[in-house]
Amino acid sequence: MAAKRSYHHGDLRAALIAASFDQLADGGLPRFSVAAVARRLNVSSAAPYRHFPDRVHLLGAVSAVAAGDLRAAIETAAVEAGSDPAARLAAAAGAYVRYVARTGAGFSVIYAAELHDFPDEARREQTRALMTSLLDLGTATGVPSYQEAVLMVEATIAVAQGYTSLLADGFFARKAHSADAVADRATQAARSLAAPSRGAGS
Amino acid sequence: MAAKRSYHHGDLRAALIAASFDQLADGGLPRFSVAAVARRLNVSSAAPYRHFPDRVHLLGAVSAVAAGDLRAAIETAAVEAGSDPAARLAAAAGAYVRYVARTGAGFSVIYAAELHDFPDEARREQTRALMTSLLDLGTATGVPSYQEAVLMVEATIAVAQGYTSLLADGFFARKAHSADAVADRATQAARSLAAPSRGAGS
DNA sequence: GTCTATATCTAGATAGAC
DNA sequence: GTCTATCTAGATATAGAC
Repeated sequence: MAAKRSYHHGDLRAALIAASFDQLADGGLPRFSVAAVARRLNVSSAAPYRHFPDRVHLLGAVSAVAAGDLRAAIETAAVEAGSDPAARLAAAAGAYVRYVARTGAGFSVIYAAELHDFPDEARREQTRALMTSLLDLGTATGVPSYQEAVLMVEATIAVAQGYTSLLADGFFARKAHSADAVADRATQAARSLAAPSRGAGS
Repeated sequence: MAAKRSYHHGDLRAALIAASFDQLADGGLPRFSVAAVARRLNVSSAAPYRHFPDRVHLLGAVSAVAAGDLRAAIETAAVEAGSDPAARLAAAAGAYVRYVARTGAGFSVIYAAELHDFPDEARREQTRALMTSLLDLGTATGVPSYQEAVLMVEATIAVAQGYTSLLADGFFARKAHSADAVADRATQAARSLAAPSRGAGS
């Protein structure tokens, strides 16, 4: 039956956050529970409450880490994409799909409605930095106004989130598409968003 | 206090499906439960089980209805969009956002992983017809191959699903965007996917 | 055809032992 | 710092009354 629970961890707080990512990657937000995370670590269901007062605070900590990691992944992808601003923004879409496929923690977790009434300054900082990175990529494309940059970033995020949702919901299951293949399609679709009637010049 | 439960319905089966849509629109799939649906109708929590053997069968029935309604909404939007094939496909994205914002039942419900092992022929029929409608819109755009039509339809669905997810997750909350405004953006973004600035399948 | 009542399960959260 | 034990609440599902 259940593995024995003689497990005393050195840094359970960090382990809980890491296990939360695994849990999210496995079953998504719907199946996320403090009890399930505790089970993953072979600790009692009460142990997490020594480190987080409740479920929302654990999710909030995960959200902050995810926002920071996602921002780093996007920055890296932009660097690898080269110098074309539109390609750099599109690469963010691909990085988003890869990150969420791997960790299960995308915008639906980072900006989860459950966390809206939850004023965690550290988390606010991370989410703000993430949005700033994205908006910087958007304004760099040379659209005529900030407003249009916002719209383009939103569209890029929407494409990435859309492919991510379809992947997570098993829409691509039959064809057995890998996360990387889907991420490449997201990048390509995002790239074509930037190139319609009004070009970026060059 | 709970309203009294003296309610005998004429067609509880249909009422359960309708109430399921309300429940999905309110709390999404995560908060969907047979008990919550029964509460909405002021019937006992046991009543639904006279009409559906279990939760999955209720969801399956909802899925079939949603697929049919969604297909009708997409067809109508295509007609209203006129004769340009790319505009007709893009209009499907807008119709999708509007339909899911209103009903809560999008692809994540229609193709919910919970239903994969659930062989309901009526539902299969509806979902197949929905995909056929979308693929017809895709092939009509005159892309050089069927494979590219599939990719373009997938991208269009992804855009629509992405805006839908962001809307449902409260991403647009602060700006208080209406569902119609978001649907218009989805339409516009989907429209730019079809722009031949860069070969979609190079 | 719908009700009441109930058995079982899982999750969130707390108290107190070690 | 983590455990066992326990309480509460809500969900699925079944049995049997009316």
